[in-house]
Amino acid sequence: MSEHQQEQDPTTYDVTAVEEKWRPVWDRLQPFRADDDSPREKKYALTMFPYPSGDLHMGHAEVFALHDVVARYWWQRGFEVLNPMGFDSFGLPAENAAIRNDEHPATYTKANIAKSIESCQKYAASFDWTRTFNTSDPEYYRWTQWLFAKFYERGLAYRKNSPVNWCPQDQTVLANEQVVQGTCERCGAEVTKKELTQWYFKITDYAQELLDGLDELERTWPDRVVTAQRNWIGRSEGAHVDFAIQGREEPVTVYTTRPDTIFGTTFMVVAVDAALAEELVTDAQRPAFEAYREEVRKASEIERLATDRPKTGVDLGVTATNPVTGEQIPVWATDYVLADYGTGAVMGVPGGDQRDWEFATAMGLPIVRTTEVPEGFEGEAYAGEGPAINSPAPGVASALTLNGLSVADAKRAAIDFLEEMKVGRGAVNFRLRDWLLSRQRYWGAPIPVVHCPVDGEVLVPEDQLPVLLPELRGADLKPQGTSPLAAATEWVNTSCPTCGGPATRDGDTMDTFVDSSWYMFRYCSPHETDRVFDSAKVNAWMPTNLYVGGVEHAVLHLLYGRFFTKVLNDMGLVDFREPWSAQLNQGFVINQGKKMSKSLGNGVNLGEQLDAFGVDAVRLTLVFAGPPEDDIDWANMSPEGSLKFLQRAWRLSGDVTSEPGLSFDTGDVALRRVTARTVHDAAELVESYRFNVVVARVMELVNATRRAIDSGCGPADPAVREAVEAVAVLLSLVAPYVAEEMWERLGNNPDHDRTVARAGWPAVDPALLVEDTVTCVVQVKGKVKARLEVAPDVTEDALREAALADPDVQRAIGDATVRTVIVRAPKLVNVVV
RNA sequence: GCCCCCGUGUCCCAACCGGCAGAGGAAGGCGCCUUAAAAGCGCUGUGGUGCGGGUUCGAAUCCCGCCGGGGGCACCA
Repeated sequence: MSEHQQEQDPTTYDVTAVEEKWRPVWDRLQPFRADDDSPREKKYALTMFPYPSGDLHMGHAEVFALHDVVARYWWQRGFEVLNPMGFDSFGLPAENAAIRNDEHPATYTKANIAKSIESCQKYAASFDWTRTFNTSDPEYYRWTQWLFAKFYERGLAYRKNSPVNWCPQDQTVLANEQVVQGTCERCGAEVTKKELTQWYFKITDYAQELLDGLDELERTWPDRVVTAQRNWIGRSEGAHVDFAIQGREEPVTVYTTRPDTIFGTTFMVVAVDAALAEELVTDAQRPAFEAYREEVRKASEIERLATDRPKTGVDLGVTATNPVTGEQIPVWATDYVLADYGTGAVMGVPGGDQRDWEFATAMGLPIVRTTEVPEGFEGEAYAGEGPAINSPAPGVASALTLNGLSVADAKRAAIDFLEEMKVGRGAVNFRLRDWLLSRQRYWGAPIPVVHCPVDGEVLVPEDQLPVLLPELRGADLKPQGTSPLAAATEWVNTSCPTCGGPATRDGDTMDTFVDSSWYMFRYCSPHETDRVFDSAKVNAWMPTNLYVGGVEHAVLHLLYGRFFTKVLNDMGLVDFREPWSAQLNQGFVINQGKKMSKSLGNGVNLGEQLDAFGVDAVRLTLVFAGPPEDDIDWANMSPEGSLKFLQRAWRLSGDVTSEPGLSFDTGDVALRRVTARTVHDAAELVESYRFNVVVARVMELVNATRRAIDSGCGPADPAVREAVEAVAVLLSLVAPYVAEEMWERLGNNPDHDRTVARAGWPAVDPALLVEDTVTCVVQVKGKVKARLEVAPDVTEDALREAALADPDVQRAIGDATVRTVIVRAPKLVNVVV
């Protein structure tokens, strides 16, 4: 068959030929380049930039397809759309590959980025490639370093020594957010604790604001992200209470959420790994304490987290004074108290806290209930509602009495009393910890600090940025527990920017989450060479109108990016405090009910799917599969079916016999109504992210048009052209190639100088949305007995009358008495007998 | 253990504020077209919406209690 004949085949189009035909056209037209100076209203459609770990996979295909629906929709609606794409290209996989292959991580990174860009373009994602960048590019990471310096100057970056999460596999420390169930988020190895001096960002300064901001985001962000962030920030309210310690000047302050239970405090417990425990222990108890601490340190994080293991501890040999009773209580060290939460010390109230109950039971300490337990209560500690008792206990003298008060009232009274006596005060605590940002690995942005024996920590001056990575490759990069940078002697040894004397560079690199905390700003002015970004442009484009990405970043990237934005606002660089106004999380593409994995052998190769069904059919399948947030089981999907539908839609464009540009006014009204309704509803559906329903509606329109052509108004009717043009524009959101092909076949783009993607949203005549009759359902006792065609503005009385007059309704009522008639004009009447 | 989301036909999924349970697709069945098959075109849906209660004229939708699935937090005082 000649090529000419193939083009003339009336039933199917050649998927590959169509893809090859339009790509160069789009390359030439560049229809998705965002113009900063456009007079149109701006929309910023952002999707999480990928780590270039290889070629694109099904997961990328899904996000990009969903995201593209909105970006392309906004273009069609006449907005100027910023839809950028770049690469989060620092990180471990490149480094590990470089060690394996004895090369530089940049080699692997560059190759993967080139491959990914090529695939994105074939996939026809509407990204503006003039704005792309990679975070591992010195032109980018110099500004990552600059931001670090600014944070440092504001007191938001600091170094401290403390026990940190350590991944023995990756040989680096991890942020709290990167430890999942005691294991490394990246490699799954069991995380251990290590005492190290590390860099932190003071995200806790913003804890309250990060929490408050969620109230607003709740309306436009997915619930699960908002709740995950709320839980992670973990605000709690309670009190700080000072306990005097025998033979010690300073009291020990504890944090409690239940100051009302203070009369039940029968001991105090201090975190065994806190400095406080070390300070408090008596000489007599020191050997026992040190032995216990040694034992605790050997335990893994997973063991430590197990809530069902028995409570252990050691008596520190000192006593504390209960500030409300004057009673002497023992002070113990234990591993069930966390050193880095609250004050690292807790008042032990076994009657009201299950952990304290278990500890008291194990150690033979007394238990006093301070809340009356309900009838029939069979548990141990009781933390519920009830009147206070034993507060104080009979025979105990105290200036404070809480007996009989509810939990809330007792809390308030206890705090008032503590404040008055100056032995405590109301307090708020957050679960959120500061963000540990140093990493002992190579492929990241070096921390721009020099350590000088004279001047201490000195920032590398702005004009000396970027601090470039030394050229290391292969075995030089092997993780050894200290950064490979520290071993690059020539690089490490430098002079102090302040005094000029010999000094050393900080050998750690930054967490790659630092890179991705500000990339959305950079897209607004990606080519700036003398500043981090152009604030005016950032303020013009941001906050982003949409952010599409995976829910796995709920407490990582999505929290860090919010933090950065608040700091940038405080610095006066941006005029908003939240970076992403709306957010959409897509589900996973799974196969046969399970996550795709090499070990299961259930992986679906994107390239093979694209070869077999074409870009459009794969995109359509992903968009049509279901709500975007739901997982897609590829085994249940039918890309064949998608392609069949696209062929069917395409066929319509060949059947249209009218000329382009004609007026639709005289067209078949029934079909015109379907078109108008579809176009109108599609807009609302896209805006509420119900893309699968949009596709279903387009399928209906295609079916209706098919019927109109074959057995209705015929192919020459203007309404048919109107419908098919609408199909092409609507399909351009999901299946850009076939939409373009249809548009051309309709005679609309003979010179290939304009793409259907920018054709504009079809105009809808509002008159066509108004129905002249509505079907009214008449129920008798809730069962449908008749249907009436009525005017949409029919009055209640007229409708009631018409319904009761209907013979079928009369028959259904029979000789029963009509008790009430519920009328919901114009759609429903319910006769109650 | 606490918190959040979900459960509709064989499968994937629709159904605005409570108002006709079924839009769309897949699979299956039947027919037309064809010498035949594929493609195409058309026709084809008894599941009382996981279970049990409740509210209501009316419940997939709201409330309560279960069951099942997914997610978040978890020795955070």
